[in-house]
Amino acid sequence: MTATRSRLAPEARRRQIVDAARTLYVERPYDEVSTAELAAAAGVARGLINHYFGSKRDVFLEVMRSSIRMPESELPDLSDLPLPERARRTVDWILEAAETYGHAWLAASGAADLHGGGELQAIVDEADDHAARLTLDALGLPDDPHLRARLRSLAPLFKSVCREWQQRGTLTRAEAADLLTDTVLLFATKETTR
Amino acid sequence: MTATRSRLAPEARRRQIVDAARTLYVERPYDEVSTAELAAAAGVARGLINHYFGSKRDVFLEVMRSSIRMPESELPDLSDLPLPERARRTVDWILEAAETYGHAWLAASGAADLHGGGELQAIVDEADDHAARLTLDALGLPDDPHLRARLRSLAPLFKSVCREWQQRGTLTRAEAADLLTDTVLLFATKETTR
DNA sequence: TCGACTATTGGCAAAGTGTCAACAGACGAC
DNA sequence: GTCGTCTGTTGACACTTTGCCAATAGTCGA
Repeated sequence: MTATRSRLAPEARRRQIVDAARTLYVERPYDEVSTAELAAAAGVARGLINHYFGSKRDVFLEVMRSSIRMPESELPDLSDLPLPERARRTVDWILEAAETYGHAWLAASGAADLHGGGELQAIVDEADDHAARLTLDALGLPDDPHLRARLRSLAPLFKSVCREWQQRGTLTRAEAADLLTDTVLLFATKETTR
Repeated sequence: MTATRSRLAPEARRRQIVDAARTLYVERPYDEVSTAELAAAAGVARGLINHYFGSKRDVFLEVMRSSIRMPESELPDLSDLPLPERARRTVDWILEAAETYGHAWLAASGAADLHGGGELQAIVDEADDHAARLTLDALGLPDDPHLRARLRSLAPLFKSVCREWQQRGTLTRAEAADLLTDTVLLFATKETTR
């Protein structure tokens, strides 16, 4: 019954394995999913998993890496709007993205450090930093390290608010947008007492 | 060289194992630490680990559970201060706690869902909810589900801001306090447009 | 059609996990 | 002081899983 062995381009095969792994990891924890299952789900031999990813954890990290990134879709040019309006639209754009791609994003978002041994933390941090850069750009603000640190710390807030809104229904979307918009403005503009 | 087998009260033994495990998990990821190592670090036989915790993951979850909770130390009575001042002092109290017990708290905080299969997520959520309740109490605000949902979503923000401040040094403590105080006030009081 | 390249497989050896019957401190009864 | 019971603790066993590697077989160009 062995379906004739198929030969794919390495990249395609990698994607195929990662995709199969993702669907398994959403409903079962890391150490309950064996490489045998991973291989079966992807329809390949077990050995191939190690061939492509090295170790089992590397598969997991790759799944995270690919799930965690915000979609790169373009935000329309906001450069001639006043800052508060730019903030509002930026937040709205993020919420929109969360609504569409949200599940994987939220599912992956919280998972960090202890597991994955700092590597996972690094992946999450990179994604948050990336999001901060995008946001600063959308707001038309300069990308200096200090401002970016501020905005970076907002990424986990976005995720937790989206979780309250989408998964628990304890906040409405409008309310989430209001709160986040004000917070973005606060973090982006507040002068600190020296 | 077998140190004569010692016999401890189950609770003491559990604590001993959890403590030993914690020190291992801070610098090595979950699946790189074997139960043999756990046992060796705690100075017990491998079988005892399963006897007390059932499975390897249960040890890990117990480590998280015990690391993640905010300290229960008392916040002085703030009931006759104006709300903004109460917020300022509450935030300050949390930052103080973060400074003291912070490392374990921050290390454990981010770790969530995919690993641990929802159980870990539930543990983190419980801790965040608990923190939200404490905060509402300190602010002297009513503990209704909606307000609590708002404050609960702030917990990850506190953690990420503390990380920027303590681990990266990108924010000063005063700045962190300022931003968080304003955000708490915002989330605690803002009326949403209906 | 042939040959080289390499994606893919299956099986092996080492390591890890959970279980269990047997062992041995601790404590009360006498 | 000695015996007997209770139960915390151990070491070994059976099973699963992981990473590795030599052999296999698609695929493409000559």
